[in-house]
Amino acid sequence: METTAKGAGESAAAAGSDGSSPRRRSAGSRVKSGEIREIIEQEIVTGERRAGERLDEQAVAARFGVSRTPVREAINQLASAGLVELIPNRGAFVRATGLGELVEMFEVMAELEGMAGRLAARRIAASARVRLREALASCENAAARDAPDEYYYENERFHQAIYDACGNGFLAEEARRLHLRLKAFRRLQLRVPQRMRQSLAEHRGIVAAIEAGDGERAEAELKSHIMVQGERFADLVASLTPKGS
Amino acid sequence: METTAKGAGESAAAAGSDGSSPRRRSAGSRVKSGEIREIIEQEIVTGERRAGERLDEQAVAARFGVSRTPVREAINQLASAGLVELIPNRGAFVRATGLGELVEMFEVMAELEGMAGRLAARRIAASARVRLREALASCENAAARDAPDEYYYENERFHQAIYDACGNGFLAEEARRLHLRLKAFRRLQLRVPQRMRQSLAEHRGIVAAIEAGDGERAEAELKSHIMVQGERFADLVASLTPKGS
DNA sequence: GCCCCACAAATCGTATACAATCGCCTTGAC
DNA sequence: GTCAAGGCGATTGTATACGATTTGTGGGGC
Repeated sequence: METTAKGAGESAAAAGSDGSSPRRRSAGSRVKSGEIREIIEQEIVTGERRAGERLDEQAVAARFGVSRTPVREAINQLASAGLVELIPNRGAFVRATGLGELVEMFEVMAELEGMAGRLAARRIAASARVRLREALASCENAAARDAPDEYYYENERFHQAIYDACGNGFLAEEARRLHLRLKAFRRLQLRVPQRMRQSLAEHRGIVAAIEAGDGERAEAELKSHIMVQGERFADLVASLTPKGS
Repeated sequence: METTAKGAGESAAAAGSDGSSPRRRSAGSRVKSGEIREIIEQEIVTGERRAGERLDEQAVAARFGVSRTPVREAINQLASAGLVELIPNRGAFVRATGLGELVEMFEVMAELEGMAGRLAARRIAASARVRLREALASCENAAARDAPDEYYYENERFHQAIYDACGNGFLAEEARRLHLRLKAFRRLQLRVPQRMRQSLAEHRGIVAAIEAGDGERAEAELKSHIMVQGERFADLVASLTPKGS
């Protein structure tokens, strides 16, 4: 319902202006606290910052050409989001998001999505139904053109549409948060061959269940839809990390 | 697992030292950023601060005898927790936690608790089982002595025990967060007569289901256990708010 | 040789000062 | 009389400076 004034749609902008340039103060366009948060967040989720790495306030401040104050604010927000860990008088460290925790997060995500689907099947409004259909159609298009990146984006929209359709604003917000946090990891597993087509097939089943008003089925399908992602991802990570957790 | 360095057990202290004295800097014991957060948080959840009220940084700073810096930090954390809304260059306003949103939150809480119970029934370890039994026993004691406040505390422990037993640290943390946010509202509905005894009976059933390894039953019982609270609470609020919504 | 205490370095947390932005009120013109 | 534009006030956001707490190291004592 009410946009929380900062949690909504800001990550897209950050993803676009990613790049490696530290973005020093370029004559008049100072970086603000929010931008710093986005950039560091990107760096963490993309793995540019290693887990356990200490991020020094002064160093970050110097890098962006700002003082410690906005950096502190950014770090605090990241700590609230669970991306960094604040040790009282030691500093801020990027939290190690181990494989185990990731699986846990996918497990919770599956439950929340399932819940949203169940509720959506019962409560979906006409306007939300239209948006859901549109989102599915966009997914079909992207898949037909065999465009993974596009599909990735439309997939976002599809899931957002389900959140919005569930009739529980709080749930929608929580799901959005988690979705955002898993974003980086989710992206990887779309590279798996055939995953896109299978994902699309699952999407169709989900929409069918929702349209039929079958909450139980929608829930079950969404749960497995997410858990498959989690498992695939676990396989992927396990296959390319030599040292293992 | 990892304590998030600030989200854990801090509200109890705030509840104790509540009071009306603004707690000006009393010779050597300055109030810190965290304390300010706790105090304002208490004021918001207890309704001392009206919804929509703007909380002025300078006013708060003056009241606590500190500068604006720690106040800003406290307000930011409250914004992250969803208790206040930050409007870019306008200020911070305590968010209206309407009845509708509360019901939504209880709905999500029920789902998460149900999930925790389901997982706990399958995965519970021996040590966690002991703690769960102890927590239940403590609830029994409190109920036997007809001590609502004590029961309230032991009830907390009971649910925490389930979170810990579910084997999913991330879920446990999320559940804790939500539980904390609903704390103030939860407390009210224990005043409802007979609620304590009924709650205890439900606790027994939940433990029985978990001990039996029956995940489905544990989930169902926990869900209804929470939803009953939500509904009771909705009744309560609806009965004592004249203007509605 | 080991342990304890003290000092120093570093870093966090807070205070104070400044700049930039936004809303509102007043004033002027149409 | 109404609308628009500009200035003014207030408030947020950032910069810089200081104090307090903690950690690590070095020296002295047992």
